[in-house]
Amino acid sequence: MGAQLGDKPAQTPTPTLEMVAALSGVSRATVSRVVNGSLTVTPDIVEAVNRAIAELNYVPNRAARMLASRRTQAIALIVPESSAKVFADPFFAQLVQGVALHLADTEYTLTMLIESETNSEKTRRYLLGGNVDGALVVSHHTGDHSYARLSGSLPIVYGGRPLLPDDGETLYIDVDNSGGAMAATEHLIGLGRTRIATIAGPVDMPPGVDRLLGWRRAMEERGLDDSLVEQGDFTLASGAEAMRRLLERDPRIDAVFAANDQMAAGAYQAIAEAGRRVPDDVAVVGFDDNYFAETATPQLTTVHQPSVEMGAAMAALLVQVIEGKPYEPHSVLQTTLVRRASA
Amino acid sequence: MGAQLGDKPAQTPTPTLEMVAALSGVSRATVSRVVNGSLTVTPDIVEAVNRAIAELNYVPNRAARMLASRRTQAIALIVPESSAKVFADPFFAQLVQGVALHLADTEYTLTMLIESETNSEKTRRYLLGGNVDGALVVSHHTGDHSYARLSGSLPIVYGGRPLLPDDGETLYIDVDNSGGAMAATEHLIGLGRTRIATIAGPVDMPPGVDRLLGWRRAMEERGLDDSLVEQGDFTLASGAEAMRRLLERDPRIDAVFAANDQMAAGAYQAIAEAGRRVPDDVAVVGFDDNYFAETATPQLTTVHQPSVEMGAAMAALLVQVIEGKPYEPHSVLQTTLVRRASA
DNA sequence: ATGAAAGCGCTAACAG
DNA sequence: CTGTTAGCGCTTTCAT
Repeated sequence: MGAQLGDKPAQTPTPTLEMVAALSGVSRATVSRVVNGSLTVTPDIVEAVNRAIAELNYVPNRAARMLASRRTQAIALIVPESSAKVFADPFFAQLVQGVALHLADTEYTLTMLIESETNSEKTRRYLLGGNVDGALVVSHHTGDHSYARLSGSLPIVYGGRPLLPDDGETLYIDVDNSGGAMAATEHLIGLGRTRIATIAGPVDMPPGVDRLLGWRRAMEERGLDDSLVEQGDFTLASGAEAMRRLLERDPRIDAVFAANDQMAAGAYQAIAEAGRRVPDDVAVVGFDDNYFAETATPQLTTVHQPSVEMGAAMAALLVQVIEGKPYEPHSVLQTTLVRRASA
Repeated sequence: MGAQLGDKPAQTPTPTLEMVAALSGVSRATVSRVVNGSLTVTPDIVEAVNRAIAELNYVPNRAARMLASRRTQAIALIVPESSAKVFADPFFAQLVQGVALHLADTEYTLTMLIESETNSEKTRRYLLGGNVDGALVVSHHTGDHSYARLSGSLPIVYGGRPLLPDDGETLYIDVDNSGGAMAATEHLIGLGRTRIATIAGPVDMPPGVDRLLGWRRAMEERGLDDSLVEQGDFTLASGAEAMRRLLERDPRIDAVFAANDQMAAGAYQAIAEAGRRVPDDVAVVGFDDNYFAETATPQLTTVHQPSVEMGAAMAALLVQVIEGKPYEPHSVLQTTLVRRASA
């Protein structure tokens, strides 16, 4: 087992731009132009240079490029540690996937930064140190846009709207939380349910607020009682407890809209404990459309949240801003109701 | 809604090392020494320099540093696109989390690269272009270590053992798949079950092979029949089908070990279809310990795989290698049986 | 359209 | 222990 540090094999000297210039018989400046796709280079020369590049297997040195051009071609993805723990949250995984996939087709590179209390200064320095051209902040449920202070010096795109009404220039991509919640509730109403409760998320998180709003709006529109609200914190356990309280308040509840799938899963438990069945006695609709929804028994009807698309949209917006192209400071992605067996 | 590209506010000139030198009355070299924690600097000077740094809010420029020192302080995390799609796989998310968390405490930065067919050359160039000091490859189930060609020029640590017996110098962190499978099977045996089947994974994936091996070993040790094997491909659907075949071959099966939780979930379905119950009629044990296990009904007894730790171990090993410290080329992380309701 | 020259901000011998 | 001196590899005016 016990090998020690490998003897680095003699490294072929990394080809430099200078070597390419020599081989193709032009100046370094010209090679640089070719590499950067300048249009003012004679086709013949372009070809000659490209041949030399291929022959030498030349790869431009990113650091040198960054240093000389003062552009980094890199984007930071900041994940608050609290969220990192919830990294298990499929939402993140998918969002990151969307970001990464989008960026894979560009010249940008993705640097992941986990920010914790102990290294927040490090993160800040990193961002300010000219290491990236912009940053993406995924805060998921918490609408904390405290990086705002940096946004003067660096473009930042957030996932999810800010908690506080913003100045209109904060960049973010959000999903239509209230619209999704309304659709979910209307679906329940359409099923003929009338005593519809909701397990809401925390009021200090935009999705919590917006989803509750959507439910309420739908209920009001039909003139239904919108008082059956209990709060959870987006965890399964909190969903179960909220559902128990709900059932205690009104045992005749015939439907419930949970602000996320985990809480809906918790609701399942509470409903079962109460000796009632989903969906016959209580119809359930969740929000997110993640594993919980697909693997629950019965499978959960829920509001699909386009997380991959959200990641892609965030990345796209940031690149847009970085490159000085016109952009919309924020947009809202549509959600769709996915019908399964629970409602 | 329609704002246009923000007018960049007048940027305070980024402080340079030179400015710090001027302010503190020493040479740039000395400032550099202080910044890099050289021990050969007079305390008084160190303090003076640090004061100047604080005052100017100086942050070293990473690009310049990389260029001059030829070290990048960056690590690439390569995710094959096929896996990226399965990014939804909690295993990945957790592994990435482990990597990121470990790196957060070091001076290294994490760059995520999604490799697809269309950009594999780009990835290769990136790695070879001196952009990172090393790379982490997560291939999960497929033991594909095809980046081996690069490992001459760049240290690479894999997650999971290679499919083919390696030269002994491939760097990887694996989990004890066979040991976990054995433990799972022994648990089933301990429950008094005797007709124990297994839903194996593909034979071209190390975890598939190793988990089957573990099951077989446990069965042989007790002199039990080890012929009840059906293969799946780690998906839920394949698990359901395998279980149906198994039940058809021998309806009296009283336990099954599935090579992962998703397939175990599939087995649940097939068992229910056959009018049998878990765990009364058929005890089930899975492998992975992810959402599927926790949210299944009844909750799944399974083998816990330390994915976060695996990510951290991979990162730690790579850093070790990069920094020229002694290291073990590969290690195997322990798995633990998590008892729940299915067995 | 191309080349020459001057750095980008930092580190790393090498002196002293 | 500290300062001097060269670059690291590339981009970018400015001439030509």
